[in-house]
Amino acid sequence: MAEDNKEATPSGDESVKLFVGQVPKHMTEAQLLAMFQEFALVDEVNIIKDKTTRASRGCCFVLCPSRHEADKAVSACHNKKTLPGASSPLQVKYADGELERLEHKLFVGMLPKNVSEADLSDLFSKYGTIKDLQILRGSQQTSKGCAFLKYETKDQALAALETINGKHKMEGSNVPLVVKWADTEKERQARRAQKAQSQGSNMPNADLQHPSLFGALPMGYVPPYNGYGYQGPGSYGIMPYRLPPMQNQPGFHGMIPPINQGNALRGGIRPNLSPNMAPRNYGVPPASYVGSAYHPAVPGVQYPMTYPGGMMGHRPIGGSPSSASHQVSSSSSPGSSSGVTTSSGSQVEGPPGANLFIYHIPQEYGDQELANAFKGFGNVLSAKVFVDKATGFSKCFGFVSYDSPAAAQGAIAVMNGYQLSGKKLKVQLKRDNNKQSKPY
DNA sequence: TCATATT
Repeated sequence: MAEDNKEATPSGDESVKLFVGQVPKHMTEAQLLAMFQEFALVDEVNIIKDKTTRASRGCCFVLCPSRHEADKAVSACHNKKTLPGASSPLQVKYADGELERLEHKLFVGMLPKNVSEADLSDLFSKYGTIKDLQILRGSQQTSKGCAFLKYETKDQALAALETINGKHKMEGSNVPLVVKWADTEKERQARRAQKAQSQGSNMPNADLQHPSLFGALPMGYVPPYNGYGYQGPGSYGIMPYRLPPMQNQPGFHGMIPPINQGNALRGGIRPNLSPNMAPRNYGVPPASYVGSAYHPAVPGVQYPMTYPGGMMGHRPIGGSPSSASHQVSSSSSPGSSSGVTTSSGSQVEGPPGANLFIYHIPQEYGDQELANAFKGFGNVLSAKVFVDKATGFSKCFGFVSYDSPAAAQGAIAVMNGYQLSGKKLKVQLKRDNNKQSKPY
């Protein structure tokens, strides 16, 4: 079987990394390797572990020598096999960035507005076979001055990048083209998130957006080509084209503290400050008044309705004068011991019937705020608000775990339907799916 | 609208 049919892909950079979810935490890399090798050629398995505890996070990477082998593994396993101990079938997909990396996709910027696909093709086809080419256009078909371009191989893309980037001026232009590796999906999301952060619009209150401060933000400097190449195992080598992320750019860091400071000075977000300590409330009634006006008969709820300067992050939560003063983080209360499954890892789950699912949590709430709102009914083991990975914004639902079902019932009785801000909370027992119920 | 996670 002479298989000397060498493709036009010389270098051995065709290996593919797969991400695998729903991997039981007790499995070893060797076990996983053996398992996947039943379906495809696999070079390596790497379990993804918690940075500090080194415990498995329930997922792993699988390295395949080729796209073909990777695809075999995906089609044989994705949603098709459930490993012993897992609650749902394996999730097998290309790892973040793999597709982009395999597409040899370039971003081209600084195009003259009147350049055509054909013009670009003429220039770039000198370095290889163009598989795909598109100029980004607006609503009236007007060029946005940039394009995406896919080559057949990495070497071709690299040749074009190195030859053209910053060196080649197109006819009628006095600035050179910019050629970069296209952003991965992840990088695009990161940029979106950061944009949302810095603009801070759709936040319920805008009084923190001090115009003079914002005028100094490097907002005009958002290069669309701010990408970097993937640096995979033994593939691309050093990428000198990477720009630093926005947060690290000069001027940006310096902006944050003044803004937060301004926030803190507005006061009003800390209801337990004595009135004479809170400088000015800007229309927010004193804490005691807020409490009685808006939270009649709700124990443990003692923040104001509004966040006069509330960014989403965390606001300081001082010691509270509440009678029920359970805190979340320092959860080692010596009294309560049994029944609590402190399973390996992060979020603590309470005994059956003690875990709540909460929907319509106010957008600006984080874990702390959620815990605070629910601490009046018992010992809060954990409180988690889910957050969109891309934008960093709350998904407005989350979980609260108590150490007793009674506490959970109390919370449901009082908090379900309760209007925290805008919508009514939906508070119910968390669905209790798995739990290795072993019917003999 | 129920713990899905990218070394």
